[in-house]
Amino acid sequence: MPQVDEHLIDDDIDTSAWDGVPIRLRAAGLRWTPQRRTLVDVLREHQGHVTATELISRCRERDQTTTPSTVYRTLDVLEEFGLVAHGHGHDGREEYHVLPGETHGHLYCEACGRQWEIRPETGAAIVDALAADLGFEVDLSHVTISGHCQGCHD
Amino acid sequence: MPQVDEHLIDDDIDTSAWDGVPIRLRAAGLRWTPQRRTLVDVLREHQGHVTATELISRCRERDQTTTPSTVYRTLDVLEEFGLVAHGHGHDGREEYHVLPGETHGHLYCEACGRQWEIRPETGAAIVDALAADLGFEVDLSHVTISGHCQGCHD
DNA sequence: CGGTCGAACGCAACACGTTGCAATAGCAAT
DNA sequence: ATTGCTATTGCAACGTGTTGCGTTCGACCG
Repeated sequence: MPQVDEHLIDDDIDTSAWDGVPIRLRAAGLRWTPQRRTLVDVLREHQGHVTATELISRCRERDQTTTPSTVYRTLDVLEEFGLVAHGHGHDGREEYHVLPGETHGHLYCEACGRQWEIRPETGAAIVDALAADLGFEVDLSHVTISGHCQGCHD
Repeated sequence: MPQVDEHLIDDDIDTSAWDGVPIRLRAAGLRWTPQRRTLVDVLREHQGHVTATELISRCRERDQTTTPSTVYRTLDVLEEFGLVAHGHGHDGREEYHVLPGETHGHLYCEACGRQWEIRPETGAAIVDALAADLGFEVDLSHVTISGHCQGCHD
C-alpha cells in the first residue's frame, strides 16, 4: 500500500471551515448551543450531499433528544452563512451540499436511480442559455434535473 | 371586439382528449369509477399547471367524500396514459401539467416568486448541452429551475 | 340478471417538512 | 456571580404525500 502520504485519505477531511462557526454566530448576535454543536460535528464528517433525514438520524445517534425542527432551523442558519446549500432531489426531498465549493447542478436517472453532477462547462452553457433568453440568473445547484442516462435510454 | 370567432376564447377549452378516457381505462383492464370521473371533470376545466392540493380541494367541492390517496393514485394512472405530467415546484411540491403538449421547463424567481416557461429553443439548447456532455436524455418538464429574474437580480 | 374476480376505494398510519408558542438557556453587561 | 434580554429550543399541530390492508364495487361472463 504505497503512496498513502501523497493524497488525503478518505476520512481526512478538511474541517477547518467549521472552526470559526461559534465566533461567527456570536458576532451576528446568534448563539452557540449544544444542539448546533451536534449538527456541526455531524457535518464535519460529511462531504458532498446529504439528505436532511440522514442528518437528523446521525444527530440522534449522538444525542437522543435531537428534534427535527431544531435541525431544520439550524440548517437554515448555516445556509445563510454559506456553509451548506440546500436543493431538492428528483422526488422533491431536501438535500444539502456541505461546504459548497463551485456550485454544480445534478442529474438523476429515472430508470436506474443514479445521480451525476453536471460538469462546470456544461452548467455554464445552461446558465448562459437562460441568461440570453430571459435575462434569468439561474441557481443550478438548487435542483435535480431528471431524465435517462446513456445506459438507460432505450 | 372583432374577430372573436377566429380564436378559442378563454373558457372554450378543447376537452375532447378526455372523452375517450373511460374506454381507454377499460381496454387496459382498469375501471371507470365515480371518483375518477370527478377528477377528470375537474381536469377538463384546467389548462397548464395545477398543484395536487388544488386538484384535491376542487374535487372536494364536487364530492365531499374525496380522499387524497385516491386522487394521487388516479393522477398516477392518468400520468401513465400521458394525460397529465407531474413535476416539482421550487419548494418540492407536486405540480401537474394538464394535457402536456410540447414539454417545457420552468423557471422560478426566488425573489419575486413569479414563474416563467422556458422557450422551446432555449430548452432545446439545455437538452443538447446535457446530451453532448454525458449522453443524458433530459426531461426538462419535471423540474422547476430556481434563480433570479431580470427585474430581481440587482 | 346474478355471480365472480380483482381493481379501486377509504382509512389509518407513517414520512418529511413547517410553524406557533410557551419555556429555556446563551451571552453580554453589571 | 447575578441579571436581563432574547435567540433558541421542544412540543404539538398542521400540510403534503405515500403506503398497507381489509372492504367494496366495476365490469365481464354465463
